[in-house]
Amino acid sequence: MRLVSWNVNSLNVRLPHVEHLLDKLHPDVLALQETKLPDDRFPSEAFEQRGFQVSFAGQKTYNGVALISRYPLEHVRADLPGFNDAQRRVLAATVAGVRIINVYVPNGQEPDSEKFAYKCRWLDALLAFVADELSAHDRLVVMGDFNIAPADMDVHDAARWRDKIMCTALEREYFRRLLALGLVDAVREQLPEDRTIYTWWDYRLSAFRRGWGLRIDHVLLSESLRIRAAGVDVSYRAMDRPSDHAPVWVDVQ
Amino acid sequence: MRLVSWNVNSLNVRLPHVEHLLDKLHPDVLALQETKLPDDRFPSEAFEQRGFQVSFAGQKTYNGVALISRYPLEHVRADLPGFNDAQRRVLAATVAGVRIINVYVPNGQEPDSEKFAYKCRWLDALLAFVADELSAHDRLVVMGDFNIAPADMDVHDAARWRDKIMCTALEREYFRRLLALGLVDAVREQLPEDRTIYTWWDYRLSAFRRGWGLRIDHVLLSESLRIRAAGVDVSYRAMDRPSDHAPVWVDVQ
DNA sequence: GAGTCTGTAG
DNA sequence: CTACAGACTC
Repeated sequence: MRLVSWNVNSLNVRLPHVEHLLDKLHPDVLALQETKLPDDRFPSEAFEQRGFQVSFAGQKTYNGVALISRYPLEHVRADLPGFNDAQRRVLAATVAGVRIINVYVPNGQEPDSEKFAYKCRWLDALLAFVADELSAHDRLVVMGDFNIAPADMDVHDAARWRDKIMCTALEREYFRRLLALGLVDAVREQLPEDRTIYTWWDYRLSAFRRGWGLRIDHVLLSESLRIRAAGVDVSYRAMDRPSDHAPVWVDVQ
Repeated sequence: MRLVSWNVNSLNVRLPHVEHLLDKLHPDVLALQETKLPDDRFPSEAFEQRGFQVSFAGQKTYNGVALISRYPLEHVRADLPGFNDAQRRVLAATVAGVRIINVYVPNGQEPDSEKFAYKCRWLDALLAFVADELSAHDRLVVMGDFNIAPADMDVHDAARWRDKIMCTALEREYFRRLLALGLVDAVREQLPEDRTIYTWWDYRLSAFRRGWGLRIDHVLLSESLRIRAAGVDVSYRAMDRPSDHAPVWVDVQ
């Protein structure tokens, strides 16, 4: 089973890129973040024509998540329990016996800001939700845009990013607590320890051309799922009108 | 000598179309309207690379006129005498002994509006300017977007447009007074009397596809200039991302 | 309907 | 730098 996660930064603009990905990577489950589309504008037909099922939780200009799946999407939920919020940032569904949780973690803007506090509260609620889901689902995946670079290894220039958003000790602590629930960071697990790999490059300052990336998109697997291969398809960041994120893929058994 | 006038509705967006026109129509003088560019963003190099001289009077979001010429642009002026106005709507220059006046006449919004009154005042000032220039220049051209359809013949549906902006008796009277100074409407002169031809089609309601056009862009020639041929190149209205106007061309001797 | 600006977000 | 909304103009 191939899992792919991609922050598309507007599905409206990126639909051709996503269709290209379906043809190239043949995902069984594709988790999208930042669709930026209200539900009545979601391009379901594009996916259904290709034999996929779709589920989405969208809003107008911001956020928005979707699941595209070759198999039925069951027990769908689009919120974090006990976290009252209009922002569409989570979408969970069961696919072929695997519980999939698609997340678009808040960016946080900068440490000390109200948005950073919101990010922390959101992650608290996510931790509780994932812990709860793990108690019910042996086979479980949390994937998406976490807006957290788990270690200095995941940042092109750790000194420059120290204590910056996505790299603070507090955010990394949240990421560790997530793994401590019994999850494995598939890409990090699969690649050699000294191999740097990034999933996001700022649009500004020609960050991609200069190799200024961060690894902030992740696929986390419960221990009963075996990883066969994993990677990041950087070619999508090099295309015309690209998203600022590249898709992450994992083959599981 | 080939003269071309085109309202490009943003030179920023339409530069590729304009370059295409230079290669296809080989104008000696190209008058552009609605460049919508401040002078520090005018793409002079694109024209100079091809051996043209440029002169422009631009502003930020609205209006803006330019002259692109194979021959030197002399005695340039970018205002109407006695008409104090920040809007960049006129650019006059002498090219190879021919006085060229490039105009972007105000649209006027709707009759009775303050903008219509402005259009009339602007046309008063234009009449005085052209009369004055004619006394000094035997060979003279006034070309541009006049925002006036001179006769019912120049409107796809005269009944529907009666007393609408661009078709009011008052605006047509201004146009007649301009001709009465000693100018000839080159395209009307050159084409058979019963031949309809348009230069502008609204972006809305698929006006171009339906043939709902108006002839509001004109090239007016003093009587000492002989017309050899004239026309409207409608193909530019059918291109991708078109301007809502098509270019008008006239060959003079 | 297409364009540009300002403002917001990442 | 890219994307969107909302206001403006034509």
